[in-house]
Amino acid sequence: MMRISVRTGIPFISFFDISNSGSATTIIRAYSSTHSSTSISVKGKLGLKINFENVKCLDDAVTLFHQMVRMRRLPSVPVFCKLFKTMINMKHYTYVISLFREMRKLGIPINGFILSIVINSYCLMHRVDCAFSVLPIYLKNGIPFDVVTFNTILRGIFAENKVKDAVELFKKLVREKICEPDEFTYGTVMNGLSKRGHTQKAFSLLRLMEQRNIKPKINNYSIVIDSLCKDGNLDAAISILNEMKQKGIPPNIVTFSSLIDGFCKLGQWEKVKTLFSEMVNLNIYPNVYTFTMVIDGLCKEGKVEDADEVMKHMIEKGVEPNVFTYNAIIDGYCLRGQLDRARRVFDFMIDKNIEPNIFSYNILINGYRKEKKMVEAMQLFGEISQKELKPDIITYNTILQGLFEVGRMGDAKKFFDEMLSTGPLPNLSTHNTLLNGYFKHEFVEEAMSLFNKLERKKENIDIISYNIIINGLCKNGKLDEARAIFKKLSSIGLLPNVRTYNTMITGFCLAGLLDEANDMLRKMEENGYLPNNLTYNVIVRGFLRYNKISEMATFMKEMAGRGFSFDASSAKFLVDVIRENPSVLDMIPELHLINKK
DNA sequence: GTAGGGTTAG
Repeated sequence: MMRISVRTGIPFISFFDISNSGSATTIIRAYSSTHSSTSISVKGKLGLKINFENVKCLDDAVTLFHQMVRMRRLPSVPVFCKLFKTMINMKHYTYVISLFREMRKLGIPINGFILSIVINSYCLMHRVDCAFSVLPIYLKNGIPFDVVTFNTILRGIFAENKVKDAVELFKKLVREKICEPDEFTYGTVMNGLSKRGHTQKAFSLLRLMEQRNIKPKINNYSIVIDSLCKDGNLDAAISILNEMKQKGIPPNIVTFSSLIDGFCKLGQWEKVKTLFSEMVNLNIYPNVYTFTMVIDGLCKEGKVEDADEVMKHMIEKGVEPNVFTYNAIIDGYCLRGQLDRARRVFDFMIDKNIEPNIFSYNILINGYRKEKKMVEAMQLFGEISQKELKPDIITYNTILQGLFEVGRMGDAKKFFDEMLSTGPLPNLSTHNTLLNGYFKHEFVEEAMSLFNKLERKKENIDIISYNIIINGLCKNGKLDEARAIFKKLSSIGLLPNVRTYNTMITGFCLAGLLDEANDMLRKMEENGYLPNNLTYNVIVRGFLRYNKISEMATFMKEMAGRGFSFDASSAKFLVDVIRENPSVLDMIPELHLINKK
């Protein structure tokens, strides 16, 4: 084996046609000015074999590429494929595209494999449009389309959430006989559908495969099983498991893990145990996914000690916890408000050389937020960019919510501005957090000005935002404005929900407009929304607040007839009223029952 | 040498 030491920063830009390539060229040019040295080993065998294990970073990959293209005997296409694949693993998609263009310029031969890799790079960059533009290269070079090409493109379309487009392309492939879909094609479409809430459609595709005589494989079954489990439809999932067994398709660790996760999330621990023993009897052993699902399920139920036991057990069995496992435990402690313990696990994980990811930070930040420890939360926020991580929308929204909750209005505003200039685009949650925060602290002007801005843009606003606005206006003594907005809802095509009605009713009760509250209750029923316990309790408290005892008595009967009862807050209200005026007790015989409680 | 199923956060 010979070792060639190379320096990067080779002026490979000269290979490039700067005029036709956009950002990639610029990036490469900027990149090539950073000089660092590395070594790449090249194995001398029959011909040349290049060792990719030493390609540790983009620098190495680009250097190796330039070495390759300068070799007297040009490496074969598979070698270029392997290099590009390595780069994709490192997420350097743009560079794959750039180097591919360079290959073309140099007249290096290509084939369908490498074109698939290029298409995949575009798809992973969320540029399906560019992926399609690779297709003519097949035609020009007489390379036949491959089912892999389309499987990759389909995945890319789903990644951009274009469900309809993906399904349309899938149908087109069959209809126009462009290529014969295989079980992977079905799997890709089924997965895309199931991950976006279309479990039934994914299920139908499984049946369609059978009709078309494409034997579904374990994966195809697993996708549907997982989707059913995520919907909480464990009965259906189990029946598919049985179907698999019947057809002689043995479930594997993935199939079992999906089911175990489903039962964990429902807290059905007996079923989890049964599945575990069934698995092990089949010589299928739980892996880090399986254990993490169990650990997470336990943590979410507050059983962190049990989760800890499971973690010890998995380590004994030789299964190493990963960042997901630790995040589950950290979250478990955060949910119980034990931030010191959560923090210790976080530090322990780092000691174990497992790098925290953005989830780790978001979990911990949210833990501190709930404990109103925003100083700690902000400090963690600062740490994120020091690691090679970026705060995401959830990080920003969590911090923003926390700052509002502790009343740091100025900081919240500043933080939001920072988000606008350097962070991710605000989403619905962001806006709802802002609206909520402003109203809670009686910054009605700010809230309304944001609301007007959002309404003009017509996006990123939903019924939850309107509920916040209506509630905020009611609580800040602007009932008329709230009523106007409520009336406007239908004209902008938004349906009020039970909470909207409850919010309006609360507003009326607060202002003593009990008749209007009652009207709203009737209207709600007419529109097919069932009043809930809260609806009745709000009205009852309204009657009590304004001393309308006999009206309340009538209302109570209706309430009881529908199976609703006084909640803690109403009961306390009632007790206070009785204390002040004991004769109330005699006015309503039913009260004796409640009084005893 | 190309595509493909299961785990975490507001």
